Amino acid sequence: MNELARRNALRRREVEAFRDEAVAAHRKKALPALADYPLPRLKARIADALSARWGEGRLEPQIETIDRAQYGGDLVVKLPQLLRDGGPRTFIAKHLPWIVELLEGPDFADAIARVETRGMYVNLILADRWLLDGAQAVADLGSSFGLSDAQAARTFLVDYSSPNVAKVLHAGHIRSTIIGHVLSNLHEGCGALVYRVNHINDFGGFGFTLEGWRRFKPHFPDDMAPNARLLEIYRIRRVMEKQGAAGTWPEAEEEAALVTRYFPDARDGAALKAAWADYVAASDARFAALEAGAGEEVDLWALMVEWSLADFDLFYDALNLRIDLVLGESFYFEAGDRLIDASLASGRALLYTRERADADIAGLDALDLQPAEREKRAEAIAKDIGAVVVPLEGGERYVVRRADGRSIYSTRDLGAIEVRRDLLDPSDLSYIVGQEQRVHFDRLFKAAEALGLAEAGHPRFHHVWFGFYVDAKTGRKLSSRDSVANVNQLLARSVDYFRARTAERGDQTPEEVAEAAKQLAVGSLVFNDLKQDIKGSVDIDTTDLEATIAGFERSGGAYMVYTACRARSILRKHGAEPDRAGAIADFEIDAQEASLLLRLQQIPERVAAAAEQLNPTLLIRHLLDTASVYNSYYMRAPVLTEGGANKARLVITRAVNVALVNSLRLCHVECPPKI
RNA sequence: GCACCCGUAGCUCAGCUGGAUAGAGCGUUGCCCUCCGAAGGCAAAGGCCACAGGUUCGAAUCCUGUCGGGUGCGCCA
Repeated sequence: MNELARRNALRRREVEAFRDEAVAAHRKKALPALADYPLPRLKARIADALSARWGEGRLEPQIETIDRAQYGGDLVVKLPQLLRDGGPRTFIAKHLPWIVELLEGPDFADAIARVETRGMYVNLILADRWLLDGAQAVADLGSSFGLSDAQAARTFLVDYSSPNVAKVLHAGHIRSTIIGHVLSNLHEGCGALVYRVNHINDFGGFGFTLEGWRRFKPHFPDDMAPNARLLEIYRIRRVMEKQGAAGTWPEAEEEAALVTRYFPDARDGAALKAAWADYVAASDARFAALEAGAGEEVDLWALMVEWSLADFDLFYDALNLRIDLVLGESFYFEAGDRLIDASLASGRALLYTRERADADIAGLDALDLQPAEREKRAEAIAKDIGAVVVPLEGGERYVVRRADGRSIYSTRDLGAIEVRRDLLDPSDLSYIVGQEQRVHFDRLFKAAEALGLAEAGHPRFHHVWFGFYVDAKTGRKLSSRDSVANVNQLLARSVDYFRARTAERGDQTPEEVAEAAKQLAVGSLVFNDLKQDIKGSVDIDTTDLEATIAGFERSGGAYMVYTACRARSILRKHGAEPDRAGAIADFEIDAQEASLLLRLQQIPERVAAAAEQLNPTLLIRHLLDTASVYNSYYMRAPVLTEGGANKARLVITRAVNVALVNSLRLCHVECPPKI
């Protein structure tokens, strides 16, 4: 057995052990049923009662939260099925009376205080008792509030972060990491079994790294650390891919200095070209040896991977997270190769011969294309001759093996799907990767189905894509060069910023200040990434770090943390356990309290919706909205007064604290005990 | 050229899968800390939802077209 295979077999057993533990832990987990939460329960009761009275099948009312001040109710009941009949006028005459009668009746006296109609709208004013008991239910659930069984039957494999070994971490990795981590939290919060997987590119292009490490050794600056050398090799490769391949001498001073340093014998473009060709040939040989599992290559490679992972861990530490399973392309490539061999044998993949290409080119005539377009497509077809392809619908081909027989990323990505399916059996496979790879994933998923890796939607594939970080001044996307160096630096400066702001208060220990600062920094970064639709781009001011961090602060993460701390501060000051809602007899819930409490009750459904739609922003926005209502309420309605505590408000405060702390935790933001 | 995403307040964006008077934040202007922590709150100003058709009782939302912006189109990942 070769060295690489040996290591992979070992790793496989570790993964199996991890899986067994995760499955066992998941079995033990008990979460509240979504249907048992007060608001979903009330909605279901209304739907049942309306359907029964209507008597002509199942009614699916849309019950939405509205605002008393604006519309005169807490909930509105809409019945599109009945409305479709003859429009609003018929609906009002024919259906409105019985609906109102039913909802005003004794069956709903516990929950609905009044029903008011405005035109075709049926508005419900909820009972004070129902609202306050609901707040008590939130408080009673404590750290379980917001969690549910909505995805209890699912197993999600979330592939996120995905840095490249021997390359720099760039801004896109921040977004992938945050989005993937929060999504994983949401799935877990909804009861799913979740595998968080960091898909490390530790293989593609590694011939260059292995060869460069030896070839350039005499020329590296003496004090250059191992990992920095790997990054340097990548820079050399990037420059040479342009200049060396073309046989030109670089014009940029920086690039010229680079080639002079590492190719001291080359003086002109022609010499560079020769040096590049030599480097490429040697690199190919190294890669072949690595693929074959040669001990010497595998050992060096493994060291390099370790250096990189140690570097990535600095970044994960700053974000306060760890990803369960770190699995590289190296772990999947054998499976990928076997899969392609098997697919060739079964005819699902095929060697793209000249004959097939000619036939496809001839087929273009039937498409009635512009000459230029036809030419372009014919060229693309000719280019694939000799490669192994999976034919996709619409005449598309997906190249899964190079003409020289070597694997490419598609080979390894397909292998990864097979290995993950066999090892972890996910119902859903989510890839959290930037928008630039949409075409790749679209084809990958189609190819996976064509090769029989997914049947009848098991597993389901999701490419969760997101926009770039964009330079706030130029509007252009950040290249890896702009952003890179300072991913860690940005986080460190951000913590400093919040530490200074927090220390101003001056009534906490240094440990408390440090902890609060870190949470505020992480929270701000999370909200900056997630408060707007992730498909859009995020502005970053690269020239002014201070302005960037101040922008993070405004994004709402800090606002949320402070809001939760305000509620907590009241509870701390009050000291004793609040009276239970059931024991409070004399109280009134005003319009703003109703609005606030209803928002809390929506949280479990929001969490479920965000998880199901793979869209954390749904939850984030709701939380910002809830916090805004609470802050307004907090200013207006004192809880602790000279005459003593307002008991109902104390229950509400407790519910707000529980709801916000739990929700923020799902978003990877911890509320410090004190700020 | 082909494919995908997007045009809503000065700026950045919501608008929950077709329903009420289109909402926030930032910025601007003016208020509010002897009072549960002001990283907060209150208020004002600001809109032909890019444009033109269509579907519908009803359209910012769905369909078609036009104009304008963005991204992707490697035997790299």
